[in-house]
Amino acid sequence: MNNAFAKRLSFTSPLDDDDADVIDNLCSRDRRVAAKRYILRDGDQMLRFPIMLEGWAACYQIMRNGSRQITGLLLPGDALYFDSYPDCPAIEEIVALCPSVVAFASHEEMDRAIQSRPTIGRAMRNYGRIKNAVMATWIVNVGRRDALERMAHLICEAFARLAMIGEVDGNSFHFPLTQDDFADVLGLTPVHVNRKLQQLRHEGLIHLRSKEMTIIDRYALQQVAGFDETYLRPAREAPATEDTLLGI
Amino acid sequence: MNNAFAKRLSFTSPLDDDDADVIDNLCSRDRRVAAKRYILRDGDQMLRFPIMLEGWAACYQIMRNGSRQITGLLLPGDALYFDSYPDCPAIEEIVALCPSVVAFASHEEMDRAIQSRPTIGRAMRNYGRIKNAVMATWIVNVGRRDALERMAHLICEAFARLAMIGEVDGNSFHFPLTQDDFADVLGLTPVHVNRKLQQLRHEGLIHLRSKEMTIIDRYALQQVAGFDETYLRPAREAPATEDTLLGI
DNA sequence: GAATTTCATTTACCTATGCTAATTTGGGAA
DNA sequence: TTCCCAAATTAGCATAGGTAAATGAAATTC
Repeated sequence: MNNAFAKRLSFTSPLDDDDADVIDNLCSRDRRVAAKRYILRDGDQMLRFPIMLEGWAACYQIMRNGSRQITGLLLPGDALYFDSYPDCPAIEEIVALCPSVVAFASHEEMDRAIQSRPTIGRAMRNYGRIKNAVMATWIVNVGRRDALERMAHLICEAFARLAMIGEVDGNSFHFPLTQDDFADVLGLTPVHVNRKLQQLRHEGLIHLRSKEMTIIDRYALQQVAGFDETYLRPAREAPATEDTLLGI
Repeated sequence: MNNAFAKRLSFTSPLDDDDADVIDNLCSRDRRVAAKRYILRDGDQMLRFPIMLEGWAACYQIMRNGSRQITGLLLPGDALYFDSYPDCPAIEEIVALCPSVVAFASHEEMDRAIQSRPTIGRAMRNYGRIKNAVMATWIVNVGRRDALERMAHLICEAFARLAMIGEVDGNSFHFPLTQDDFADVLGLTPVHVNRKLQQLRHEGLIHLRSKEMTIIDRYALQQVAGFDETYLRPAREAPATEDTLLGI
């Protein structure tokens, strides 16, 4: 299984080879996107929905004064299915944060995949649930964690999410955010991101250089963050009846 | 159509009487919940999912130091379908903020409703999309809006959401949050909520007394908030113009 | 209707983070 | 290799919002 989306889904609930093939076909129409290029513009009709196959992208909103808030990070294997609707204009923009490969899948094909393959339906439903949990956690981050905790939490989350699709190498992973991007994820200023990044370094928790992040002391980092990975975990093995599939 | 959930869904895409009946049946198992009582506890198995029929509830997380962040407000007609998964433990808690009526619907029945009635499926999908948009907007609120803007934005959002189900009376509506609750929604302290609430009052934008909120100058309030209701709107509507403002 | 609890309000003081602006670093382009 | 530009770093000052503690005003309860 090479397809990142299939890997991501199969992490939430098991997929067989046929499922993986179906997913792979969904992703057949893909495109290379350079860093800083738009994957989706505000107001675009979402006739198709994006699936990240390689690279990172950010979903964001721009304020009147020009400041930006990133509302979600799309890592390899992430898709915008539930956030989009055929013929509905997008209300957020998405940019590639590094050179990426993005598939543009059709809603119809996905709907058909979900309906014809209950395991895919279950996996998608569960994937959607986890995405919601991630968003809720981001609200908690900006609302109630201070800058250091917030930063530590995001690093833990990124690690956990990348680990699901095998994109970590020990405790290291590719982390393409600039400090400006990082600030827009955390709701901070770039200057403050710099300060707190150094604090994490000085405290011996992480190492970050030329977009390569190494978590030196994972336990300590999770302690700082108050990170509990439960929210990212798949559902317990559900009694897989025909009825529990997401038939939308 | 009396069922709040049916009203809410039919706002996102039209439902006929039969659809409404199906929805109504889904809600047959309902329960009265007193203010401050749990609707869902952390770790509960979500064999059923809650639907608000009357009253307000809050979805929240508690931090190590005891502080709380509310990650979503459940208004009449709101449901936790996509955030839940049969047999999966809840990771957030939900409390009633005022005396409420909550239906507990079964996943199986809902799945069947979605499958047998395409209009319900479409409405649910669209409802889920809007809920995601609301969450994203909350991230933007806490991340990039200052206290006053944030507060104004939430009031605008509450008004718009209540208007969808006909729970506003002119520019007034029931607003049961205490200042402590409000603080936990906005990621502020109760003291600061008090300060900013008074500012909104002194500037002649709102009136709030014994849980009754009146928006005195809606346009000005939206200006302060930088509120753009587009994200709450159903799919497939004409592009935003002055007169399509929620049709209110 | 007195007692009690919950909410709202106010004040004074404090700190985490923002803001501005200058300087340095480093990785790619030529 | 050199240059160049985006990114990172540093410093000094400014402020929005936090903290703590006390008081007043409404609701609830008995």
